[in-house]
Amino acid sequence: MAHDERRLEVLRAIVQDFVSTNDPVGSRALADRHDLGVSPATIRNDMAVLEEQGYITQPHTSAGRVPTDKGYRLFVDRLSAVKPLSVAERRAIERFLDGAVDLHDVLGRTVRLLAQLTRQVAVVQYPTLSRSAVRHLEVVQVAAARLMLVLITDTGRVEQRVVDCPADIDAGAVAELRTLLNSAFSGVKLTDAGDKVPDLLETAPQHLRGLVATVSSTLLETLVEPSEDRLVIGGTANLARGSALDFQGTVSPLLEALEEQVVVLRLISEVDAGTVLVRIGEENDHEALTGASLVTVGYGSRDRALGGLGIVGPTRMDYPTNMAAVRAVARYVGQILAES
Amino acid sequence: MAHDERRLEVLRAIVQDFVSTNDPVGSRALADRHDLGVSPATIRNDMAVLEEQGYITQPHTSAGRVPTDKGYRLFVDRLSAVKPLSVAERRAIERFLDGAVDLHDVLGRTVRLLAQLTRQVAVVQYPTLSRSAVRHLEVVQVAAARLMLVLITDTGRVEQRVVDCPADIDAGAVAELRTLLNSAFSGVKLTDAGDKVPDLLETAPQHLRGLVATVSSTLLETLVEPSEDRLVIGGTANLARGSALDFQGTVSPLLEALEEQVVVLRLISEVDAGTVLVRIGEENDHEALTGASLVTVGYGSRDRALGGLGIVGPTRMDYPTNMAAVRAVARYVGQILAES
DNA sequence: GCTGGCACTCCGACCGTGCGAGTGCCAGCA
DNA sequence: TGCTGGCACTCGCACGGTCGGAGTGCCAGC
Repeated sequence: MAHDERRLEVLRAIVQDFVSTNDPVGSRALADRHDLGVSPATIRNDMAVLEEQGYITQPHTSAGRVPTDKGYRLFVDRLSAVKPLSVAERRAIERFLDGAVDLHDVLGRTVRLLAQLTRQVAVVQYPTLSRSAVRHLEVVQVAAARLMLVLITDTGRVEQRVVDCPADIDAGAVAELRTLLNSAFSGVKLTDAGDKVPDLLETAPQHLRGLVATVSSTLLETLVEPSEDRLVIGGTANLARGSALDFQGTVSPLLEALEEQVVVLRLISEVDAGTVLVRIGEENDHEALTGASLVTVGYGSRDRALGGLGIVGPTRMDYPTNMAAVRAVARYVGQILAES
Repeated sequence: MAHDERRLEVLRAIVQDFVSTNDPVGSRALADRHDLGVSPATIRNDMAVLEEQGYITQPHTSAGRVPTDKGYRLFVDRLSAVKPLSVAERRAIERFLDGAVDLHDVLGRTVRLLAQLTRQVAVVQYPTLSRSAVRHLEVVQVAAARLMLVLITDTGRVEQRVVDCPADIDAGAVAELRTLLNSAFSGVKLTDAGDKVPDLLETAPQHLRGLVATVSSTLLETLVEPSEDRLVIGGTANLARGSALDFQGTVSPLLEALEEQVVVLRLISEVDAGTVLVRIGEENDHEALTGASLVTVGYGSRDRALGGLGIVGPTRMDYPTNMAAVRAVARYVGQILAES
């Protein structure tokens, strides 16, 4: 029916205007700024219906309309096309990420880039250990009876643990241990590594058994524990800047949630590469996030998502543009990490 | 003269009251809450003098007085004793920092702890590379013609760089290179390491020369470049919480400066271990920081500061308590890092 | 089913007032 | 000489009332 068609068009216009002006939008303004081909009065009728259906709402009786979370959802799902980035933007992304010297640097640049591009808070997850494999295991003797284990993953992450040993260790044993560990674990996925530790204990040469036993518990912890999944956050100044109004005055619960990391981490890791995921306002379980929207996507190669990245902002955000930015940045990051 | 004595006492009372209430403090309130032994009228005279000297000011004609930066400075220098932490607090610090698994974890916990203790933004610098020495250099072959250098410092920092080589490398050469590098650099301070590279080129066995040459430029960069000094920041929610008033409405310039890192980094690295440094408001050159105060101190052993840590907050902060917290945390962190 | 017109609602800006907190000054007193 | 109580004055701010404008819902007409 042509009615429904136009009503959706009205909703789209409302979302667009509200996002750009931050003012509740009235029927006259809509008719002026968009070519809807009908008069304000007709728009008013459509708006009444949209309100009844829960897509928009009015803050006060005689104010204009504002999209609800449900309205944004419909907009994102059916009314918007992901806006392609300009050539200049693409080039900026490339320039910005080029020349990064290590993983830390790549992710640091990524988060700054994303924050700058979207003017929102940007969040980037380190490549999950659980999806990485061992590239190299290094054993360094830092004291007579103390070793440092260094794990280097194929995604470039480096994790370290210090192990205290009951007795002094000689350098030869350290070298043997290193060889042993690497031949056992090199190329093994971290999720599978746990199972290999018992084997290792049995097959290790007699004189290394003790050492291996001591080291293995720490090893297990380093290899298997996927807990320590890190997050880089940037662009928090964007929160404080304009959005004070969007978050009923105070942004501090949101900042706290971001620093807490665990909540965002859970949300951001539920992604797969290529599909941009949008969570709007109340769709987020966590209380501090009910006023916010998340736009996330996985990065990595097509068949393997290394981690997630995305942005956090007010529900009143420019979804098409932000989705495009998030997707583009993720693609470049995936590319760069694949190369290194 | 007893006059001056009392006037300073009045200043101290003003600072204390203003810090705890955030209201300009008047002569009556002062007389009520403090045992100054004189009447409000007398206090008013003292206040007039203090104002003339620039230690306090009144926002409007008929409001109470508020300390100026100069007033805080005097307070910090002469009117306050660093408040010792309670036993509970000391124990909390210990508990909080214990059980950290690696450097990243230690600093992460430190920044959270400091933020929680002071209710301000906390800042912790990674141990400066320029003051660290090489503990171990690891060379990992990640592809036929690509090596990864991993530097482990005696302070537990791990830095990595990828090196592209013009030709494929065989595993034996990698092992030799590793031995060569470690015998050359182990225990060498990073500041001295640069000078050793040319030596290394000359003394290296013939068949390794090419490889060493390729690697050395990256090595130099990793070893010498002190640029990449990292910063961990936490507790930004504390900024958004109460301090909106303290920073004339918006905290976003401050947040931006914090994310920029470079400014804060410069300030925080000008410290030596043990002496708490306080910078108040206008004393900070950088514009975004003129409304803020920094309390910083170096951490590390007595004779060697590894890096700095501290807090950033409104000039209206509880200096004695915060100075105590910063100092105590730095001491514990130094201890922990010395052990590992 | 769309449109123009109209009455109605209600928020928010504006303004004027009064109160209270705080000051500066002065005369008196130890 | 220095402290004190008293007093007149200033000024910001909270309060309350008013007004205008934007926006709506509804209705009659096309």
